[in-house]
Amino acid sequence: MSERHRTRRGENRERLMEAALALVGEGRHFAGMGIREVTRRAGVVPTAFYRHFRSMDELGLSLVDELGLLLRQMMRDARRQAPMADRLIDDSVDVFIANVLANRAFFIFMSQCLAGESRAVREAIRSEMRFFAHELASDLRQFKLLPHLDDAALEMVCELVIRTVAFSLTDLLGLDPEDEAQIQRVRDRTVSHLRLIFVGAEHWRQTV
Amino acid sequence: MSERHRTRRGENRERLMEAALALVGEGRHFAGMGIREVTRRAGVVPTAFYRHFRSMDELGLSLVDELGLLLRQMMRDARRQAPMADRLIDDSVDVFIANVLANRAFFIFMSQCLAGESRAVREAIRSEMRFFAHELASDLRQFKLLPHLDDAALEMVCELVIRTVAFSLTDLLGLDPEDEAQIQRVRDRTVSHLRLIFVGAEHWRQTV
DNA sequence: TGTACATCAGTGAACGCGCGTTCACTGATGTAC
DNA sequence: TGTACATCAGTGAACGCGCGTTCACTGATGTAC
Repeated sequence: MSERHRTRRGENRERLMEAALALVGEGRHFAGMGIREVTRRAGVVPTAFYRHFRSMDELGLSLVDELGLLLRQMMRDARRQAPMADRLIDDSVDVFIANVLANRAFFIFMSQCLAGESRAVREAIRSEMRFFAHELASDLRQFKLLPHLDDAALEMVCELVIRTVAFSLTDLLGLDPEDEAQIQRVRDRTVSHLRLIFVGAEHWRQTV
Repeated sequence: MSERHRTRRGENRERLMEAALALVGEGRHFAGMGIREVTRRAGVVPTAFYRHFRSMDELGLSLVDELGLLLRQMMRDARRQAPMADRLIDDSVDVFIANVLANRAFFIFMSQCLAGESRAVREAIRSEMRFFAHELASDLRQFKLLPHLDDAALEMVCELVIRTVAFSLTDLLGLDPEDEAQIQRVRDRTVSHLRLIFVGAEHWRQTV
C-alpha cells in the first residue's frame, strides 16, 4: 500500500459526492458550492475532482441519479408497508417521513434542486416526480381504488398527491430533526391534506 | 451636477436590488451571487454596496419585503377580479398567472428562497404564504363559501390551496414565457387541482 | 499463467484572476439655531 | 432666510486570499496475447 494510492478505485468519486451532500446537510446551498470546498471536505486534493467530474453541475447530476435510486427504494418500502386501503395514507406518510429523516441531506438537496440553477438537474427531479405520480396511479388502479376515475383524472389526482407530499418536505426540512412534536404536526397536516384530496377524488365527476 | 454624485438619494440601493433580481431572472441562483457581480451589473462601484447592505443576505431580505408588497397587490387584484363564486377559481388562477408572467424574476427569486440558504429568508417567505392562506380563509368566510367547515378545517383547506398554487409556480417558471400553449396547460392543470380540493372541501366531514 | 502495455486515478506546484473588504477621501443633503 | 455642521452616499486604490484550472508526474489496475 503506497502513501499516494491507498484508496479503492472510484472511492474518491463517492467521497466527493458524500462531501457535497454533507455540506448541503449542514446548510450550504449547492448552487454556491465550489470545487475546492468540496474537495477540502472530502479530504482530497483539488485536482482529483477532475478525474471524476467535469464541473459541479455534473456532480449534481450524479447526485440526482443516486436520489432516484433512494426514492424508488422508498416507494418499495411504502408498498410493502401499506397493503390495507384504510391505512394507506397514514402508513405512506409515515414511510415518507421516516425516509426523509434518515436521508435528510439528500432531501434537502432535492428541494434545493427544484429551484436550482441547472435546468438539466431541475428537469431530472421533475421527471422523477412525474414517474412517482404515474406509479401511484397504477397502484391505485391495481388496488381498485377510485375506480370511477378515468386515466387522465387519476393521473391528475396522483400528481396533486405527490406535490402535496413534496411540499410537506419543505416543512419537514425546516424543523429541528429532534423535535418530535413538530414533526408530528407536519405529519398530521400532511395526512389531512391527502385525505382532503382523496375525499375530492371520491366525489369527482368526470368532465365537470 | 457633479460627475460623482449624479444620482438621487437611495437610487443605488434600488439599482442594486434590481440588478440582483435581473440576474435571478437570467437564470443565476441568488445563493451563488456575489457582491461584485451585483454591483457590476448595477453599474456601481463595489464599495457602494456597503452603504446600503451589510451582506448579500441583507439584500435578500429587502427583496423579500418588496416581494411581500407585490403579493399583497396581487391578492387585491384577485379580489377585485373574482367576485362571483362560480368563476372564483378560474379568475384567481388567471390573475396569478398574469402576475407571475409580469414579475417573472420576483417569482423565481421566491421559489429559490423557499429552499434557500438563509433561514431568515426562508421563514419570511413561509410566513408570507401563511398570511395568504389566512386571508383566503377569511374571504371564503365572508363569501359564505364552505360554511360547514370549522375554522381549523377551513385553514387547512386554504393552506393546501396556497401550496398547490405555489407549486404550479415552479411549473410556470420552467417554461418559455412566450409559449402560450404550455402556459395554458399549466393553467388548466392548476384549475383542476384546485377544483379537486374544493370538491373535497365540500364533502369534508368534521373530525373524520 | 506471465508479460507488456494502455488506461485510470492519484499527486503537488503553479498560474492568473476575481473575490470580499478596508481605507481615506469628497461632495451633496438634511438639520438646528 | 442664512449659516454651520453632521450625516449620508458616493469614489478609486489597494490588500490578501481562495478560486478554478492546467501541467507534468507516478503508481495501480485492467486487458490482450
